[in-house]
Amino acid sequence: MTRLKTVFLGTPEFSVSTLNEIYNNEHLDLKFVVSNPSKKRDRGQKIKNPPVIDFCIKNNIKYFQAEKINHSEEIISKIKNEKIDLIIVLAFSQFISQQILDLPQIGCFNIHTSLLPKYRGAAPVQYALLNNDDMTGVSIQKMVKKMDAGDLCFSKEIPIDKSDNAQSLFLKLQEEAASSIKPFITSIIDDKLSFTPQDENQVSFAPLIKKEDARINLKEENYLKILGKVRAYSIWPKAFVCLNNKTVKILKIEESKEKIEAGKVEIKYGQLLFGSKDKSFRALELQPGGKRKMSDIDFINGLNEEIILS
RNA sequence: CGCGGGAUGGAGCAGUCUGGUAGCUCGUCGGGCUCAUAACCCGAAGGUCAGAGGUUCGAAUCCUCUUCCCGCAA
Repeated sequence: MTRLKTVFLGTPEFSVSTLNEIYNNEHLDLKFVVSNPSKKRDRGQKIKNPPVIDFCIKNNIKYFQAEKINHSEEIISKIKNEKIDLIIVLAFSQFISQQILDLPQIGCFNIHTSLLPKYRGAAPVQYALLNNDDMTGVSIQKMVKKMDAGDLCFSKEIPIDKSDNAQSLFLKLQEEAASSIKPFITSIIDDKLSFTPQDENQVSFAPLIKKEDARINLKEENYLKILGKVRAYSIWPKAFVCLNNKTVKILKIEESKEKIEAGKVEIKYGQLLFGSKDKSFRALELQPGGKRKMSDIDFINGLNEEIILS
């Protein structure tokens, strides 16, 4: 049996489980991996490898790193010369040129963590939470030049729990993305791969998130919108308000029956309560700048000045 | 050497500038009151003040070094 010569493109922790599935799949011959360059990251500005690269080093897999794969003659000729059958892309964050898309015999496939055509773009997971959706999913599409617009080959619905935030949902989707590999590859091997065009009328977009998106505007936003922000931005940038001229991240909230005026903050019954445009809510978990995350009870215990929203 | 904040009983903080009996708000434990409580009253336990060295009659506090945690930026 000949195995499909495969290349994987991906960078962050999120794509490692899927890479692992590909690496271990009996029908695939993983030729090499491409990832973004190692960059100075975090405190101390130390150069760190992308998690995918660490995986490759550990498992002795050949890899390349490129700022722009489209401009890398080395990688392109590698794909040509090795007669790559299949390219699989997950969380690679680079556009891929038509030239490359045309190279593999079977094609380039992207795993996207939404139910396409919903949420095309960079931040599908966050947008599902932002809109308080109760369903999301994993889609595999045959890549075309237009971003996330290819025909669908695989799609699986995954329920979003009320208690999910970005951390937990990313974890779920990370597993689901990885476990989609096996049925997907099997359908290729069995020559049963189907292609369903996306319904262009249902298209929506999930553009890149900016830090300022995470600011909570108590006067103008209603509870659901704020809840969406708290859940969606819980990894980065984290929903925040300004108290006593310091930013305070809000990590977990819960609706409160207390009546608080919109745009106001109050301490009542030992709880930190905020008034939004419609309902009021309690901040269950928060993190003042420079501090660890803590409960509102701890936050209030340490206060030694009046609390003012700014 | 990217910039900055921090380490003080179980938790969150004050005290450090201007060295001199370890404090606040909670929690815990015991007791009391109450139909009840996120309530109140009385009492108790619990800290080598991150670590090492130095200055001093005396260091949480001043000087030097180390470790760890966090925010920003990327």
